[in-house]
Amino acid sequence: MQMNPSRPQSPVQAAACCGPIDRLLNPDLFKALCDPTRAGLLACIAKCGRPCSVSEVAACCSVDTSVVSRHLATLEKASVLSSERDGRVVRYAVRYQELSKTLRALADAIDQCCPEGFVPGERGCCEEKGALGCGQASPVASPEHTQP
Amino acid sequence: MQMNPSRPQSPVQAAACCGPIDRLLNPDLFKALCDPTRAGLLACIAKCGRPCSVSEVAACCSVDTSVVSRHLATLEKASVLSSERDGRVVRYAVRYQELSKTLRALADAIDQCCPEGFVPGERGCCEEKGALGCGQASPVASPEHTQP
DNA sequence: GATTCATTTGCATCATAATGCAATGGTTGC
DNA sequence: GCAACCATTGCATTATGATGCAAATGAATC
Repeated sequence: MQMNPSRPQSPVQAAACCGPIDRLLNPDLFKALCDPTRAGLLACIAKCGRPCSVSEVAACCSVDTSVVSRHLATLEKASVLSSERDGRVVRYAVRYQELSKTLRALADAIDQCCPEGFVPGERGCCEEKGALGCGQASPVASPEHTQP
Repeated sequence: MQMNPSRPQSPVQAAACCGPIDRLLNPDLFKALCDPTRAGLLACIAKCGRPCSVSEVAACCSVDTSVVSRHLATLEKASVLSSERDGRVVRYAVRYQELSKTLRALADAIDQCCPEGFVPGERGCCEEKGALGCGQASPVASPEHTQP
């Protein structure tokens, strides 16, 4: 049914192979973006278009400054923001290009998995290297599960 | 410094205006993707490239079937998966195109906010309609903050 | 050196969510 | 109808994370 030889025939086989999507579907990034307050702060700094200090950002939302500080640190840890200290002020800026690039790469990886893939692309969804799972995500086919 | 007239000068002003990024930086989507187990299940179904039943998916991860069922329902609620019942079997499939499209739209919105925007694009990062916040995200500028 | 300001950290509290087990609801096949 | 099967839901437990307040850290100014 599927001409691509690197396409797994079952979820168990799919879990056992590792493709671009496994790396790009990174829970840590999404964990940073999944909180409404944090998403709002990010949108705020993004729209502002310049590095913003913690207190500046705190001025436009209802939560405590300490909470804002923690949120921005979380976003920085996820490589969504970068920070720069200027005296006693710390300014956070959006890593526009890195972020949009990551999102597009994920979109590409998803399309590559799609059976009616738009992308006639070079790489398939699975890089069948030895049929070993990439070990990144939780679902790991147990070695014994190589079914009939 | 910035030629774009629709660019806010401060985070408070930025929070008060509403752009594409506010809608696209949707915490609900990221909430669905932020759990490692769930991300793994999604990657698994995506790589498989065909609709998968709950028990099929459960066979390739270490958590209980009921947990998998709940995770898949969560992903469906976030429009990441679609489901189809076939007798007593429910098969979940990845909404490849919708998902990648959403991610690309977000990437575009982020780029539009970038001062050195690649996209010479039509829309700016803020659609300065009456300088009212879009009310979607938490940070909401107080109504008195309608700047000069 | 002391004070002030911006940010961060410690700590306690509260809310949300992940998980497993058991039970239930439907559907198929005998 | 009854048994087997698949999926979902209820419930309890546990873990994680968001939040606010207070205290601490670090930097600039007097």
